[in-house]
Amino acid sequence: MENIKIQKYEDLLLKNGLKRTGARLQVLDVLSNRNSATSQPYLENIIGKAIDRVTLYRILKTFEEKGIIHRILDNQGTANYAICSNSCTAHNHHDEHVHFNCNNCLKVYCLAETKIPPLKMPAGFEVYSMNLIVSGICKDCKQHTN
Amino acid sequence: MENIKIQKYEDLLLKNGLKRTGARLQVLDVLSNRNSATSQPYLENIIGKAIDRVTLYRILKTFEEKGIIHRILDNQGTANYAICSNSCTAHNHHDEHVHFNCNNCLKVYCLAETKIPPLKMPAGFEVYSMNLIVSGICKDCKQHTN
DNA sequence: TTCGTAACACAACATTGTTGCAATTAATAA
DNA sequence: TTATTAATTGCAACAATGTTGTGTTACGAA
Ligand SMILES: [Mn+2]
Ligand SMILES: [Mn+2]
Ligand SMILES: [Zn+2]
Ligand SMILES: [Zn+2]
Repeated sequence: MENIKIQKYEDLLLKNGLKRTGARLQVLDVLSNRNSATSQPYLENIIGKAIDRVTLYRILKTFEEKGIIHRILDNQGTANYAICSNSCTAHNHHDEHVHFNCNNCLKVYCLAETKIPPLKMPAGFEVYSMNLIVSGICKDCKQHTN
Repeated sequence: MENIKIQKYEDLLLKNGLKRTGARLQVLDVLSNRNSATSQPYLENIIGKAIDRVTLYRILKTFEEKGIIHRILDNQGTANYAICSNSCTAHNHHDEHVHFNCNNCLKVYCLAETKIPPLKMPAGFEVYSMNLIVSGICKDCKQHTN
């Protein structure tokens, strides 16, 4: 882990009133260095030897509550996690972007620029939030299968 | 179970090349008589004494593959099942309607009339299907908490 | 009626996530 | 620096959901 990055992670933890621990830094580092969301099984695979499974779950829950990361359930119901935009706070997530779930590599991508279009709902339903998951084949998989 | 309904279920099974069994009729009956999607835990609760748990899972999987029912994962990752529109077939589901997940009663509603609006995706992603889940408070819960 | 296959039940297992509690450690004050 | 304390962690035990394998049962066609 590079010093510049560690500094960034420490700031993030400090800002949210969380203690600086090795486990938390590791989780932030893994999530930060990937170009797609990270699944819970993947996380457990790569840092599950160093960090207790339960601790990992608790870190993820804490981060989500603080608005540091957001959770995306893919089409198999697997939990995937991605760093939030820095405008997210404990009680206000701003991640209402579309997510893409590749049927081939199973990765989940945050399409940060693609917002969920407005919708007219039937009467009587009060809308709080929306989750749109698009399925198909991702850029990478399309190239590799050509 | 009324005879008229049983007849309908039998036709559905026959049409899809599935044997008429008590377990399958029961599942179809439960799913048909509810105004919202039915969760796996609920199904297991009410028919889990009569039907083996594994059998229930296999029936649900078969029905989904045949296009008899579709599965909706709610915000907790719980599987919910609803009867398909009768235009659905084994290889072509036509259930691209919006689903509503109530934060209070946790029910999942099929909003059959509400279609997912078109979306312009970033280049490189090939879209096969879309899933939009709207969260909030449902009609019933709003009334009962007034 | 017989026969082959589809459907079933039961046991065993895997994965994902939770809870309680004791031990450790990071942040702060003395 | 050392002491204090609340937050964090690790471990054990458990619950829920879903899968796989295998032997048995029962439909439906011949
Ligand atoms: Mn995202
Ligand atoms: Mn539906
Ligand atoms: Zn892919
Ligand atoms: Zn409700």
